[in-house]
Amino acid sequence: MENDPRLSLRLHFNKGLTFGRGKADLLQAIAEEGSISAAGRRLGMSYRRAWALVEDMNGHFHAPLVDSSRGGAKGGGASVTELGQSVLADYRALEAMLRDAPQIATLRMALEGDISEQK
Amino acid sequence: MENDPRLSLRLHFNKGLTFGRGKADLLQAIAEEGSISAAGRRLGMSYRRAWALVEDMNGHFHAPLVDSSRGGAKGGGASVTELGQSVLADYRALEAMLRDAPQIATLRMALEGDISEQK
DNA sequence: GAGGGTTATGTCTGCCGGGACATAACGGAG
DNA sequence: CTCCGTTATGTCCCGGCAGACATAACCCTC
Repeated sequence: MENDPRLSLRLHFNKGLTFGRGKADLLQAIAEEGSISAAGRRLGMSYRRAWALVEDMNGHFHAPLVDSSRGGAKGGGASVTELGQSVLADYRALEAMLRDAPQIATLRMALEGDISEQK
Repeated sequence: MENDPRLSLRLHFNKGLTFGRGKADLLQAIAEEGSISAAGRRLGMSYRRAWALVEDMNGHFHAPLVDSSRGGAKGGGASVTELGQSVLADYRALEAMLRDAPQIATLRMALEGDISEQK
């Protein structure tokens, strides 16, 4: 991803759902690839895991974030629903808001060995 | 803690450090109790774990967040350094900023069974 | 000096999350 | 009808993390 690897955000919600970079990137990759397995390959994770994450997301929201249908050769595949795109956009916005927050800069400066890499 | 249990924030930094509610609450409890073990008791975690978290924090920042000295009966104990208080304040500020973000409200509404509990 | 509360550290075990592997069911292309 | 790529699901196993237990060193109060 083109995102800053030095900082990532994970949200913990009430019902055991955690939403972080992993699910966000997966959602984005599915939207761009049109397939769960292709997205998984691109992100270097097994299809098993990618599907598990999708199932988790779909189960915790009141409507699925990812629609999917079986069959290969352009037959089946997966797509991100409106809700899914909305969730993804919200997460990215929060990520950006956080990244630009002054407190993050303060914390970074207090970290060990983080001074060197702001060339 | 008096904080909203339905949402929590975890920051992932570059060098394997993760800072979330656990460490933040611990830091705050140490500041208020003046002792690692007392803080651990209050939060319902073992001293072993509390100390491990402190060690992790102190190791990842360029200066310790918690000062400690041995001995009981008001002899030793632990206190949160200026840096520690600053880090804690920064985290609380980010938490608040996040909690009040409109995207969080949007996400909450999309979650399963989250509508009922806003009495 | 005895006792209690504290920091600091070692070790063991159980659990569970994730990775690896396997398989079924399906659908379009050719 | 065959083949390929996909969704969907089951099972096994291993590593790492968390909790439980144990101990040492320390320091103040009484």
